[in-house]
Amino acid sequence: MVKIKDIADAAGVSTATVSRVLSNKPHVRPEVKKRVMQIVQKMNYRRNRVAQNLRSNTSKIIALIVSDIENPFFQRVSRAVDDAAFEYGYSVILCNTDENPGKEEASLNLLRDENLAGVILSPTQQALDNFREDFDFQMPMVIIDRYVNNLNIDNVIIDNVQAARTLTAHLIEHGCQRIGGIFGMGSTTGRERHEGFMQALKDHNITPATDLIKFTSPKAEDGYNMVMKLLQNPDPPRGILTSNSLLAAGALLAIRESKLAIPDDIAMVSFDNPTWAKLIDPALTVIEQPTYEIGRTAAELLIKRIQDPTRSNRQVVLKTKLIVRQSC
Amino acid sequence: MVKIKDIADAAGVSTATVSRVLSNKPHVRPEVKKRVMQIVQKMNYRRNRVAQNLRSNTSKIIALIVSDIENPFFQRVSRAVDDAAFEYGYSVILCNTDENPGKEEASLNLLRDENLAGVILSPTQQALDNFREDFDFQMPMVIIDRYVNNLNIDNVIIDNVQAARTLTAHLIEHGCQRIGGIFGMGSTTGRERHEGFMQALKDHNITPATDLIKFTSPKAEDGYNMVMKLLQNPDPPRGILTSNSLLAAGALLAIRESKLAIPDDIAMVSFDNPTWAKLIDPALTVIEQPTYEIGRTAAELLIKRIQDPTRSNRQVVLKTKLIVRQSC
DNA sequence: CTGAAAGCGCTAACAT
DNA sequence: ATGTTAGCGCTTTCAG
Repeated sequence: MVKIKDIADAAGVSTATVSRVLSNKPHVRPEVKKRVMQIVQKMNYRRNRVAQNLRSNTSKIIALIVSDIENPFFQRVSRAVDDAAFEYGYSVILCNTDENPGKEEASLNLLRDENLAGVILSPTQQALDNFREDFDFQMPMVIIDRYVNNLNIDNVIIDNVQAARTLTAHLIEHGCQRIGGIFGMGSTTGRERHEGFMQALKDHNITPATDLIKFTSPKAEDGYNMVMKLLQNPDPPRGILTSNSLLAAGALLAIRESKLAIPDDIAMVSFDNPTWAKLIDPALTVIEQPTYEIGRTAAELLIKRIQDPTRSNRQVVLKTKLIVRQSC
Repeated sequence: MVKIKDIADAAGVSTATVSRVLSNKPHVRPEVKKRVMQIVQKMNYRRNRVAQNLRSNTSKIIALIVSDIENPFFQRVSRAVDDAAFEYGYSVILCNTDENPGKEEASLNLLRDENLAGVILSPTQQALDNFREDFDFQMPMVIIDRYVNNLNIDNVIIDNVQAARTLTAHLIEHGCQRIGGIFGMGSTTGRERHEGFMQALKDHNITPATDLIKFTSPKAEDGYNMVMKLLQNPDPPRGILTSNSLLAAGALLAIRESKLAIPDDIAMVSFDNPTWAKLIDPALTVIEQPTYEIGRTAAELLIKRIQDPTRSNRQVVLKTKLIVRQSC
């Protein structure tokens, strides 16, 4: 393994000079710089990042910690973070927590122990609770997807209440009065979407069908089970809203197995716009989140914070879009 | 930041002893060990992995480099790798190459520069070409999903030829004679599936409709475009096979827009079993790969190789399953 | 503009 | 069983 000393010897300069060249620091004669670079090329030298990190206490790696890698939402976000980070010369490592606080803590520890530059996190409720008030994570951090009530942390979210209100209103205006709602449990997201849902009902003077409103783990299987229950209700819903695409997948399966026709027997809308939303028949009416922009914004906020830790914190709220298709 | 010296001082021992305790090395009196551990707890000490890595030249992190994070296949694999790695005390970082050799090289460089323990890779064709014959990556590596013609690298794959043959035979036995095939470009996977496809035609004495057989980038959009072209053929296919789920999604969209009925106007089968395969109507007949097992096997092979680099190499071929639904 | 030398936090010989 | 010491590969003062 060729090291900085080898380059220094070959170039007839000191390791300090080579280091300056590699880091593009000033005070090196262009001629020397050129010679060093040539030797670096020729000897195929690569800087040992571990040593560099240890000595200078810096890293060019950021982490993205998501709660569910199988959720298309996070895939798009991930791609955006990748793209943005690359532009700024950072690498991204992706960790999956499965909404499991244990795994989340393990990932967070990994970051600290490996001395990474910063983290973009969609936190579990447990982590969120830790972030209250005077908490200081000691590392640049941006929270996405979930609202964090702490003025010292950057936050990228959407207006869930408003979006849910719009989506629910659409369901109501389609003619539904008795409406079921399946919301993700364990995150602010689900609760906020529930709140918007309730507001829309109120706007239209509809009494909420509390027996048709459920919170559950945001997975397809749970969506299926919940909707199956709703459909067995003596007075079943005429419309259903799900708070993410995985729940929607489960819900659609349950509706299909129950031989109900969408939208005539039952209307259906959901948050998120996975690729299959327009594949199914009838195509699904959804609220689309600006996933790519969420990722990019988060990455840029994080990198700016890394470069200037004293920078003031901010919360960015991005706009969503109602996409009307045939399911409602 | 509390360091090993602080612990040593507080416990009245040397840093060497603390290091031995932390690494669970022998030759430490149980009593001393206990005392040190208590202080570690109390002072909330965390070992600096960067320093540890630099000094001992070891890491407990492995990387999984996939060609497309939006492909459900790799999501399942990723989860399996995570699970297995965790059991062995390793962390996993995930990198996405988008089938882009540049990004792939950047990821590979990251691993070397950060001195990670090893890598599980689904390589681009370009990387695969480098692995021929006498190549030595200098780092424990397991190749998944794609066949590598190098006896010095561990490899986990499925029998694509056989699986494609089975799937195509199913299409033929359903009554299709004129069959279209859309295969992923730029990987051994697509070519092997194409080969099995051709074999099945030959088995049944069917002349391949060469104008209906296409190679393309394995993305939904390209699947859509290709199938649109096939359907405009004066003698369009009566059945279509796609070599992954993204192509299938595109194909289905094209069929739907063309107002054709599945399976009566046109039958449809695909590789991969994404969650939406049973959501659409009619549900999709597929070859299911043992995704979870692929990931777990790869992780275990890698970790064994890390622990014993002289271990003999092996190729593991896993079985697939035909799942017959209503699309054919 | 360049070099010498110290040292980041830790582990691994080598002593004792 | 434990301590002493050297040094992993690099960056960063501080001199010159």
